Amino acid sequence: MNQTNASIGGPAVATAPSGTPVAGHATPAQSTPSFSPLYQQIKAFILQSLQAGEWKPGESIPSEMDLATRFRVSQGTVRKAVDELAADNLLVRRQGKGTFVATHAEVLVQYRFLKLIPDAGDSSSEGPAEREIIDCKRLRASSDVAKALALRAGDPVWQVRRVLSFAGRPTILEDLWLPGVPFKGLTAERLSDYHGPMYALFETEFGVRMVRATEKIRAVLPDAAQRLLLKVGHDTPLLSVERIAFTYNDAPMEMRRGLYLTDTHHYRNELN
Amino acid sequence: MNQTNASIGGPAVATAPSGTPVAGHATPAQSTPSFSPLYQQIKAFILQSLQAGEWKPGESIPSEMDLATRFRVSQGTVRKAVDELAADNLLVRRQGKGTFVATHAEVLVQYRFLKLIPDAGDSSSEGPAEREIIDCKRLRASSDVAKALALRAGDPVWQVRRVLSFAGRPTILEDLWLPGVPFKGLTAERLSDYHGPMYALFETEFGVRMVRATEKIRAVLPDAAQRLLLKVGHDTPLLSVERIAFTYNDAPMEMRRGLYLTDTHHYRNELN
DNA sequence: CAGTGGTCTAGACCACTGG
DNA sequence: CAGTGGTCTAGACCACTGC
Repeated sequence: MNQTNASIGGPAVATAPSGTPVAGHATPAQSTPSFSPLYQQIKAFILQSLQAGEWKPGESIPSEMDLATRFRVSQGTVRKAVDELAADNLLVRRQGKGTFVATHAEVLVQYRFLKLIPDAGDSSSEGPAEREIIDCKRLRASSDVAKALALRAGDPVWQVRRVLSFAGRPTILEDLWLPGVPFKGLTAERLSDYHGPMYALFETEFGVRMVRATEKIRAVLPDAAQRLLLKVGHDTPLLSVERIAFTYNDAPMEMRRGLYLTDTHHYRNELN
Repeated sequence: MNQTNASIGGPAVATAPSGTPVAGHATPAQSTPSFSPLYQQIKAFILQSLQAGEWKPGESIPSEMDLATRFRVSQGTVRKAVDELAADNLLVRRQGKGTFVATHAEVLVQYRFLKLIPDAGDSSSEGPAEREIIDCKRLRASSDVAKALALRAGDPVWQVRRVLSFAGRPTILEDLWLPGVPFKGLTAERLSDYHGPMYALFETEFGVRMVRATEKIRAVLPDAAQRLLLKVGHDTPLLSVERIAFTYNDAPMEMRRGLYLTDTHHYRNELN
């Protein structure tokens, strides 16, 4: 069977999960516009399942053969779909074991989004940061925050402020805003008590997995409150890192503003 | 023919270009340690040809079928090799036309390594930057520069200083160091006269293609000389962006230190 | 029209994991 | 050992480009 832009699902596809794109199979007259390759449709289906939480972070997804028979497609086609999702860091392949939903809870990919590393030595040499939650309160979204989180101004949001220290030295001051609804029940205690990356907590406690993020970086001088928390003078320049993190459907789920002290650390970036 | 870790090249491969990895073919006794998949070997070969300048930036490389027959391998195997190189931005595929060596001279990928963009409007709205070469001189590498460029201290290097302005406003001050040998014949005039990205000039004039780079970012305050060139006060924090750019074989070919004014622009980064 | 990359198949064997 | 992902093949047809 070759392709002439068929669709997965189609007739007699009892085992295919719900929500599968359907259309004629086996060389349907190509009159209909805007077809997409089978592997793209499979990719979309997997994405949808991830979004719906059918396969949770850390769990394995069905095997390639399994998916191939479900979609009445060859293994290679499923493979290409999974390959691309793995390249996007949404899935992780493990030979001999299976394909797993990526998670921030794994040691190897922890702090994947934190690019501040010590000037000398590898980033693991200094060990994990000491964390202190300064504040965690519920308030109404300002227009800035609302815009960033795709909410309406006045919608409930959480605001968290915390300081990260390395070797007892305050180095990062972060303010972050989270939409109220998905993060219902957030408290300073839950944040303090959890040991591990904050994004891992979001996954396990609130079912929110951060998939990608964008950052806007500037150089700034600290105001009085910031100087106090970071214990620096008024002429210490800081890196301002404004991040918006997105979950599966490209829905913004966090806005974060970090101030980084860069006298002993630097923000590392790889250009490709 | 299936694989049991054969090698490309092998017997009777007259058309295969020079330097092809060679070993037994068709299921060689797998006693030898450390085999690599065929597609990896092909990838390595292509990489080597790029490095050697056999296919220049902008030119097309042989077709998949061509490479497949050369290496006595199926099209799919070549495909996987090319796919990965395209994912690394070393090659660009164009359906119906061929596969091309990536170049900084293309409009679409120009300024791929410049992440400073205006706060409002898209990055193309402000048009290209006005460039002024402040200085271009030959000197001996300091230990810092030597280390970054994998040279010995005292080896000849070029040092270039320039200012980029947007809408008449000085915004970027860059110092960059280039190894003396590959960039023999560099002058301030050649830099000034060229219209287009500097990395495009490096490709066409010196045969050096920058493939990837790493950046270390800090917040700093300018010294007197820097304040003058950027026309800012002593309390204006700046982004310090220290870049090392690499050519094909991961050989460092440029060290650059940029100072970015971030009151109307910001450094944009995508986290995946 | 021929030539290119893009999608897809069916089947093979390899390498790795775990029971 | 069975099950998983990883590599490879030979051949098919599609979509796009340019002559």
